Amino acid sequence: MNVLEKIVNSVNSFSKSERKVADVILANPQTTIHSSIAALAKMADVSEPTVNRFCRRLDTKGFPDFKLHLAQSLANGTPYVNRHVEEDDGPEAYTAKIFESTMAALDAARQNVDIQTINRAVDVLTQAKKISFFGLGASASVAHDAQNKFFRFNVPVVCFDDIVMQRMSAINSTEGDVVVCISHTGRTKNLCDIAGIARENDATVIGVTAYDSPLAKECNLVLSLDVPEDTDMYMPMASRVAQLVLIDILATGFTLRRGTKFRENLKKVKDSLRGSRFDKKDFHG
Amino acid sequence: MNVLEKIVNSVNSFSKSERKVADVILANPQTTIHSSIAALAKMADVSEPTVNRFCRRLDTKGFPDFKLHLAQSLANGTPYVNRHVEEDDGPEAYTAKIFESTMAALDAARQNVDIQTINRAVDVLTQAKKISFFGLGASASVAHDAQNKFFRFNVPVVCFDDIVMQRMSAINSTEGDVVVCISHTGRTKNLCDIAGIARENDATVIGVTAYDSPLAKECNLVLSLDVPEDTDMYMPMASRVAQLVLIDILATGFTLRRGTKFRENLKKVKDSLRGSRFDKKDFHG
DNA sequence: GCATTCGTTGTAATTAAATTACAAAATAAC
DNA sequence: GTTATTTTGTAATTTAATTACAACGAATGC
Repeated sequence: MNVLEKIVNSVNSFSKSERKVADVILANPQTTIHSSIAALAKMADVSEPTVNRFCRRLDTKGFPDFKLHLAQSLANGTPYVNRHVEEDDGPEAYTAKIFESTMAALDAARQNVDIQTINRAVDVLTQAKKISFFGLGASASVAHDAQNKFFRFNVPVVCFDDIVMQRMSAINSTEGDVVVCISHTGRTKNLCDIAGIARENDATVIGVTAYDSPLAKECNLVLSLDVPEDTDMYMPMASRVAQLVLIDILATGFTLRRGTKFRENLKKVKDSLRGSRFDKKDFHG
Repeated sequence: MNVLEKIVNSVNSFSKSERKVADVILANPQTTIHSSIAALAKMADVSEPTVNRFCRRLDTKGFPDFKLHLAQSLANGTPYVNRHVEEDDGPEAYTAKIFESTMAALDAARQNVDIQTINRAVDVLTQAKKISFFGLGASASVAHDAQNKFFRFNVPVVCFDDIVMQRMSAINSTEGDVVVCISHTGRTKNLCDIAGIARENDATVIGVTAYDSPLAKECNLVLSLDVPEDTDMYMPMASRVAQLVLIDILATGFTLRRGTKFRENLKKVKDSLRGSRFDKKDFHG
């Protein structure tokens, strides 16, 4: 818990003078970190030792240490905490909350993701004869996105969101093929089947799914994200964003592994889109 | 720019002793903020005034002020800055960079997005007879994702990533229909056409696109995100994540507008998926 | 090659800041 | 109403940071 929150929470346990100090600090935290104990004492209209005692009460070593903690609290503008959307939130509130909880989820994912496995997944992908992305429901759009990325690399890529097509594709896979199965829960029966079929046919199966799930058991490599899904809205939100970022990471690893010359290729792909677009200079406001 | 970065950047302009100080600080920044100037001087094997001069060189008022700045730099673990992926980055480096630049992009989007317009978009969507999501290329998967979300609301939703289907759908639209066109650049010709056709047929057109783009001109409402796309990799990454979060926000606004009873409906949709999944308790590691 | 100068670093003195010890006031308990 | 306890402030002390100045070293000019 950061110091600012701590002050707010323990405001009741403060004495009269300590409360004066708390008020001044909460009102101008930015000023506080640049003030001396004397200046702050004057602002709060208390004595210097009172300020010092206030700092100690908050488990800091003294005033300078307190300022350090305060500076750290203030550093993260708004901390990215998983704030839940409430029934009576206005547009401003729910917009902020969704942005923040998504960022919090990404932060959590970043800390949980296993770099080793990412590296091995990139290995496998760069050596793949063919790459298939399979997802169902919300994960289908992640699979589509992955296809859109890897397609640019000029490797055979397919993507199916249809279980019949997925199944046929999985049956036809052979050694050297890579199948990426995407599922947040890892408990979608059909997708587990597909993963199993693909493995039986010697394809390498990468799961973008929860560690320790039925799907994970069917995979050669498991990329787990461990994002706490907010079930408030009854739809996958943050988890799917994290999956997309993971795809971005795999794609980036892929291009880096391929070296500079390959990157020039990518530029060509991007440039090829130019014909389908209005030129920047053709369009004037 | 934060102090840590500043130290790294100006390492060349340091004198021999100042460099010693810089090394010690960079090696143990966490220790530094809890040390006195004397302790740090001893660690770096220099005199106290040298440390003080070092602090001044970094545009701080002195040692205590420097510690404050350092504490703030350290507060957000690593701050979310748009760090670019380099040619020789290892898995650890590029993974961290992509997570962080995505978070930085979301942070930027959060600050730029216009709440008023979001609110009006939610208005329009809740009153729609039919909702269509159109996107091409990378934006197609965003459109799919939107469909997956809004489909749960039991409103007529369609999504096409095929320009012929999009065109036919746009021509058939009527008053009360809402067409959402998704494009990061807003310069995709085909999509501009679609938006124009939809408007001619009295549909309300919402653009999830760059403000002041050709597509924006064709729309009734423009939801602009202004995410600085990192062109390093020649593919859309952060921009598309921001678009998805925006869709999440619209979907959330939609459900909130519909009230509590509607939310119970959503739960039903989610529960309906249970049959297609392995039960949590059925599966034991 | 030596002297001068400028930049760098350290020592010692000074100043400023924070903390402690103690006393007075206020509050609560008996 | 007196006593105990908590709270607060004053003054002394200690600690930390800064300044002023001197010494050293490297670079430049003669």
